[in-house]
Amino acid sequence: MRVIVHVDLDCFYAQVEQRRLGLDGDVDAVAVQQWSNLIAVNYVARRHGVKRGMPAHEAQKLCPGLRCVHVETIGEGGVVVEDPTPPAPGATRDPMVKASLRRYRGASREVFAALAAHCDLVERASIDEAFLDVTAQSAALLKEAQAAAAAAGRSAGHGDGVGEVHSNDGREEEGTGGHEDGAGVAGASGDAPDPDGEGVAAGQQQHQCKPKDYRRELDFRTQRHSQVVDAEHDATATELSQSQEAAAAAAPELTESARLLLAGGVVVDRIRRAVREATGFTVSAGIAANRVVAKLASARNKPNKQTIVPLSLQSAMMRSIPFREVRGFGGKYGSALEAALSAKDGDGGGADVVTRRVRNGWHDPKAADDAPPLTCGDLLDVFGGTDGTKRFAQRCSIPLDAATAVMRSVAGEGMDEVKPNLKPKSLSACKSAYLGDAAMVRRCMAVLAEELVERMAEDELLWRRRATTLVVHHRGALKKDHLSKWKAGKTSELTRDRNRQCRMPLGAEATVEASNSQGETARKTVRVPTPGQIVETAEGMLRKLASSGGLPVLPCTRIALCATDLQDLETGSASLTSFFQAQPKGSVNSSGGGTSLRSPQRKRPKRKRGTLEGFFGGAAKKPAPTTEVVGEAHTTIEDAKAEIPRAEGEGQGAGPLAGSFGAAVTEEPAPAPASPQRNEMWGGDEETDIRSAEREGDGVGDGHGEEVEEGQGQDNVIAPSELEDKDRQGQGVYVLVVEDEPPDPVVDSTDAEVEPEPEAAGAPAQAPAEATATTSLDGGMKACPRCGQEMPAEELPEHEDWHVAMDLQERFHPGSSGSARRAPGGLSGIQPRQWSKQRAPQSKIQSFFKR
DNA sequence: ATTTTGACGCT
DNA sequence: AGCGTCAAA
Repeated sequence: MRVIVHVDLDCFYAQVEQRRLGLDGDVDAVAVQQWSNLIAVNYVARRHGVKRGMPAHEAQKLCPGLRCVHVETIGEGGVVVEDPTPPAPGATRDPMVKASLRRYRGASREVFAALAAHCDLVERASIDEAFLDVTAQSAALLKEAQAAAAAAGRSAGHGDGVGEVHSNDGREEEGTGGHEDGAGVAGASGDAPDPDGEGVAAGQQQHQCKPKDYRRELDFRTQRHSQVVDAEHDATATELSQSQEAAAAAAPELTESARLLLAGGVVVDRIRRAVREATGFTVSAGIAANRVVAKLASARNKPNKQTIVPLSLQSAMMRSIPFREVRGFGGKYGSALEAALSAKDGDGGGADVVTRRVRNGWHDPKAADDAPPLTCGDLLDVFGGTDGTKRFAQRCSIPLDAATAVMRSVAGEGMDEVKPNLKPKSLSACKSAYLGDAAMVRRCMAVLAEELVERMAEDELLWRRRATTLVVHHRGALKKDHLSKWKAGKTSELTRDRNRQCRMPLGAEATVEASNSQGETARKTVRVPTPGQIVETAEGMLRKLASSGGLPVLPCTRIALCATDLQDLETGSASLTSFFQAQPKGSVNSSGGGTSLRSPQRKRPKRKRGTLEGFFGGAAKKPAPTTEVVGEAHTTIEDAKAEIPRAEGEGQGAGPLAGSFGAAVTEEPAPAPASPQRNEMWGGDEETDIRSAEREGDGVGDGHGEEVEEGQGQDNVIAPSELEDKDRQGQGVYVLVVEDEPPDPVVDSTDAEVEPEPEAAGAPAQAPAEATATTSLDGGMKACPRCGQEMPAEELPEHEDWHVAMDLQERFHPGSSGSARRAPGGLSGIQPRQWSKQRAPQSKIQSFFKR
């Protein structure tokens, strides 16, 4: 059996704001607001009835003391507002200002760093959720505790220890008094076809709830099926932990699995403390034998509590859970299943389902509103077994294997492993707003692109990987004359989400320098597209959308830019190779575009000092000559692209064809293209289309930064923006320098990796620095020059990257990660992994700062 | 006027 | 490749 943990930050965004603003989550009512609505609510506010999704002004009425904190915003020109004044209710929002969750992503990284420091098997499930596999630690702890118990000559004897364990939580008294300690007894409760899961105690089959009380009743019962540990950092908790450990070791009536889970509870309690110590955030957790149960358990007792579900109680707990609460069944699929199953006229079990629900407290099956939730137990009772599963499949018209999977899930038997991963798999920036014309779309996309580029740079610094695909999402909008032009039933077509993807423009090198308050400087090179390149490429995708599907692109209500297919920039060459192979041919040529990834050949940039815009906004005024290596690579790609058959379709060569295709697909009202040549009109309506750069046959490409002439005199052509002006300068190296940075020639020791500066382009330059780092694979521990931290030598480069990334983050967003609070040196509060000397070699993926 | 994210499965 | 669904703050 494994010990699986689901970790869940309590009202995460609210906690982040509490920490930032010095609010007390136990006293102050706090909510996080995005435009007019609340997206996170702390527990004090919840007690006043404030709920997620609620309009802020309503919440204020419920809870006059409520502190609503608006999320950060980003506007045109990359203007970040850290504490925006929330818009007045009913006010029109600026379509060029987007909400940004950057602050929470940063906090999330802190949390995951802390988790990873204490557990090798951490899987990121969302910005604030993780699955952990703590089997090994739990087993070790158990063994230790048992050895200690044996040494102490303590003969087991008493089961009281277990009782102590859950006597902690006052609400538990009822649940703990009875049989629950008898984890061993649970077989009985598990087997009983008893929806209550009351188990052994006198046949409680007929345990009846009063109408409307079922929900509470379920909660109550669920608590009885688990053990709750309060993680307040007080003596009680410590005692608790010890008694739990002792109980795990000593209680003879516990099965081995129960002991192991109890030990897991101790491990998790420690991890939660560590997270709180490192970040200040409280965490809830569920501990069970598999992910499904752990996830349900973590939600059982919040905030700041952990819930253990012993194997012996697992089945009973699952039975009591409304099946819509099981992951995957909360949406349409779940409700469809529930509806199919509950139709009482049906055969094959429907009547039984209704019967079950009546027993659950449904007094009037006609009053659908009053229906108690269908529990997993109901499903198991009616559709359990091979036979039942077949009926289930038939009744719901789903394949048998799907039905089998459902039944497994509701039985709490999901055995999926925890797959270690700390990194997001894609980066996206989106904005919902009514965008009526092409100029608006363009400006909005520029804002999105700025953010995306910043995050791509950050991602490369943190994880050494690079996005190779750009996806543009689009949601249409209704316009008045559309209502007349489109059939009523078809209007939803107009608001459909659609998307197109293409290769991410390769972009230019950007050298990032950062220094901390001690005057230490570090430098890294990343390669990200410019915002302008992204915008151009994205516009190509919108044209592609316009020319297929027969739907207008304008107006629209939502645009998203998404960077996906993040490829590792691996030194090992396997993934590096594949990265280049994934590039259009020509980029792996002698120009050195390839090797420059790792060991950039560049001269000292002539740089424009200082500004943030200098880094993220675009190129330096004057590209240094050597940067043309990059420029070459870029050009090469363009050339190569020209040779490639138009796999991407409508973009270029397929234009005319696509145009006619679009026209053919277009339903009745779509106007035929005005001219045989490519006529990708965004709006489908003449007055709103965009035709920039269409005149030449190649104007409609998929972007990739081609230097398209602007302002062709078309009425709706967008004037070049500043952004473009900068981009136009192309492939410069841009540098962020801090004020007191030493003069150019200074070479830092921390800088070794990018510093060697081999002048020869295309030199095999297999990163000398890297080599030195990796040659010492067996060289044991090394100390970081920045912080003195000891670690395996091969981890050093990665660790230094981390410093750079943190410096950068601090530079751009001072105090964003709470550094002031915990890291007086000025570095971010995110701490690198703590290395212990005896640490066993770890697989790469498990190491947090390893990509 | 629920927005902004992210993952994954189906075809 | 593109679409749809699910989920979380």
